[in-house]
Amino acid sequence: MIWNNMTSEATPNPVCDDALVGFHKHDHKNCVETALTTAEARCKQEGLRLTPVRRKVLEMLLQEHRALGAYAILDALREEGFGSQPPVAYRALDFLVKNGFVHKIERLNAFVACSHPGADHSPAFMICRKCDAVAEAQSAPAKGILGAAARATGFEIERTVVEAEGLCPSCTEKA
Amino acid sequence: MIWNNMTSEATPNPVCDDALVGFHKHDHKNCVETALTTAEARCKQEGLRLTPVRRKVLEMLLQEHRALGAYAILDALREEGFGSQPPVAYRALDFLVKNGFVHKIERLNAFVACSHPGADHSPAFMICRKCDAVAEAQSAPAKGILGAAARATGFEIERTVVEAEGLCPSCTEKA
DNA sequence: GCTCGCAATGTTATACAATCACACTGAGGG
DNA sequence: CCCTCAGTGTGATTGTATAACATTGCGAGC
Ligand SMILES: [Zn+2]
Ligand SMILES: [Zn+2]
Ligand SMILES: [Zn+2]
Ligand SMILES: [Zn+2]
Repeated sequence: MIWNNMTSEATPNPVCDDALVGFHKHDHKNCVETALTTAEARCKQEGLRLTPVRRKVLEMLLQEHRALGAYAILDALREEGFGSQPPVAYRALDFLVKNGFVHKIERLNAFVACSHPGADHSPAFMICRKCDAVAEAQSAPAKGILGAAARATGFEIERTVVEAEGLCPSCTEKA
Repeated sequence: MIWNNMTSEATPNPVCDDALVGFHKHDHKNCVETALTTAEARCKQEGLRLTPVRRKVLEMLLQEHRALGAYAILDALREEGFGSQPPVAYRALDFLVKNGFVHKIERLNAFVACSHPGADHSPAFMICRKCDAVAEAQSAPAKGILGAAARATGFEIERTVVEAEGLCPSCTEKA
């Protein structure tokens, strides 16, 4: 997981910059804790309730630093003594997605912790088809050809899904 | 289904241009037959086998002119006397997607006939959250912010998913 | 003709993803 | 104290996708 959290530009409040420094393993424990603390603060500030289940799911996604399916999350919840039926995981994920702590990767039907939560952004993702690593970047939906087509036809864009599939740097090297 | 097959630019071999003319209902029977004939020709030319099941699935998607789930397709296949187990539909869809006759809409887990098959293109879609209409436009993956981020990090883009969700013109009017 | 290889299809079963329906709890607010 | 309501736990169900294996049908070569 060498190339996570890369972004093309400086972005507000990146969760884990150390990940950029290549093979140098970053202080991930600290990175997770910082993100959790920040999330707690933001929830308190905005009157959101980061309950134990939700907090656990977010912690897990931050920990893994890659996309996890709902049932993988569910398994982990079971092991931690939480409820183990699908709705438990999906409700927590709904909350986290709605409030921008987590994104859904449509291509994988899986979820990943946001790399710069708090910022109002339209995420774009790069997904390695070989090692399943996922990196978050920014997209600009209204600009570009799609925006032009939307304006031309009167379509009102509310949300965009932008996901690129391919080979990450380290998998490219191996090939 | 007023605004289907719109594209921001002229494109090669559009399946059904009439759809552009607003409320004027186009000659859909002819539009489907033309697309099927073209597909058959291209398959013959490239040594692909447009078998009965595959042909039927393509015909259905052209007919509907919107995104259909795999099991909706499966139901129709059953009624036509084809096999009715999931793999029957999925194999046909795999073939059609691989050869560019059909696209998958990741956001909907559904499939839609390509608006300009034969052209080597990266599709982008506009999906109305109210009436489920889907329109195909072109995207330019390598250009724009995502392409820049990819180049910056050494990610090799092989395929892109670009899907915008929002309100189509006619649903916007009603609101 | 016969058999081999191969692609497509059929069938069973199962894994993975998402939602519905309902009961229970526990923290506020009258 | 009771009520409300958001969050949670649980069972059941529906939808999406694949695994694994048997069968069919057709052309190439013997
Ligand atoms: Zn990290
Ligand atoms: Zn990789
Ligand atoms: Zn048409
Ligand atoms: Zn609409």
